[in-house]
Amino acid sequence: MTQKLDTGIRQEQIAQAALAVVARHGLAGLNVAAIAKLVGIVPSAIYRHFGGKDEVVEAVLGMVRERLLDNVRNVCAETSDPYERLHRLLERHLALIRANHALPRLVFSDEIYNGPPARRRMMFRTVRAYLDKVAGIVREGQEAGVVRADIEPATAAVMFLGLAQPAAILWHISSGTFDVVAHAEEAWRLFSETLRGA
Amino acid sequence: MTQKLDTGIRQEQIAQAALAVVARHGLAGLNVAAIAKLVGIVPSAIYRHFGGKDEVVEAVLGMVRERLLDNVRNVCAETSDPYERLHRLLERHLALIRANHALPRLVFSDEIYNGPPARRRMMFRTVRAYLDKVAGIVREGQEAGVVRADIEPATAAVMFLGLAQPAAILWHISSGTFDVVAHAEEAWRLFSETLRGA
DNA sequence: GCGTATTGTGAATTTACGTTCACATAGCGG
DNA sequence: CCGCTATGTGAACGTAAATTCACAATACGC
Repeated sequence: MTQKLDTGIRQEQIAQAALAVVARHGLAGLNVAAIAKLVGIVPSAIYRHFGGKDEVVEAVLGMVRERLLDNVRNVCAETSDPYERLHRLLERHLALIRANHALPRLVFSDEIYNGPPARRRMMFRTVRAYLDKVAGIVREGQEAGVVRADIEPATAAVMFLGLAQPAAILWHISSGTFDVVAHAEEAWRLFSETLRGA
Repeated sequence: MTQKLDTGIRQEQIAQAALAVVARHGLAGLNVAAIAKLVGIVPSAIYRHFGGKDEVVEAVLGMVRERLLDNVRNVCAETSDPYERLHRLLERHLALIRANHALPRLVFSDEIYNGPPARRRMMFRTVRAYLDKVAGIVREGQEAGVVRADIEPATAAVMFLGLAQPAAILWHISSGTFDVVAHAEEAWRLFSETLRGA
């Protein structure tokens, strides 16, 4: 029989396995059989550690949330220059997407919207938290006088997402053909020019 | 019994009904029962006109493709000023998304990636066709000397998508709370400034 | 009007999953 | 070493959804 492990450990393993499955097959392709196989246990064993598939999905969304916000925290800790912060954040966001193929699909996934309302609300809070932090970086830049003052920080934050989002789609849809990094660099150049003003 | 109609008519009705279902529940929530109910026939009748659900999905993707490209064609026919063209295209793109709630989710949908490879390729062709046309508008602007010459038209096209895409996500995820139009106007102002150059 | 191909119907079938359950077993406190 | 509780297992169950099929009814060519 498989080694018996503590529920805490198993929950961690299951959540990570689930994230891996989502990364390969999307949230729609997430099934307990696949998770169990990755963990090395039998499907029904999942229910010893989670109330059901929904709870596993919650855990996955929590992990994604943490990874996204970690990126923001890290770049903020590393430098105080707003441009350097945003530039690095963009790089890491794209790295996260590349490493975790389905991440952008997650935000859009039908399961988020068709599932329990609490799930959509949590996703909304996550995205808004991310946007708020980006907007905060922009606002600090304005207060320091290095970013144009006539730009709404919230708008800039959404536009910042817009640098990565469509590129991620294209990369996905083109099976990796589209050069995300090259586009991001060029787009960043233009976007940062805009923030700096004439 | 329900009135009998020609296969051509029924295919049209079914495709439109399917699009309506996708608009409300996403591609994952698309089921033949719902389509049949909207059309006013019984589920099994669908199979008189389509080989299966997959073919219906193909038809839906075809409709979406047409609507997207129609927008481009229309704005190009209406005016020749590149800024006016892009501005109107942005407006209509957002209108399309608002009218058809799930359109942005469609591009990202797991079913596109997990389904038959031909489906992803078709979606890729659609997006690239759209991008090519936008890039063409930008290039014309450069040739006319009204758009900065040191911008790659392809990059500008992807960035243009980035004006609408994240806003659409937010609108969706916030259940309509987020003000897409206001954001788009502000984002367009900044983006068009960037294209114009100093 | 008549017959035939086409289209609509309801029931049955199949498949894929999530979930439950009775039972087995491992690890831990005594 | 004993026994109890937590964990793992395989089989079974329920459900939802796609698809098939035998049969019925409609519309169209003659």
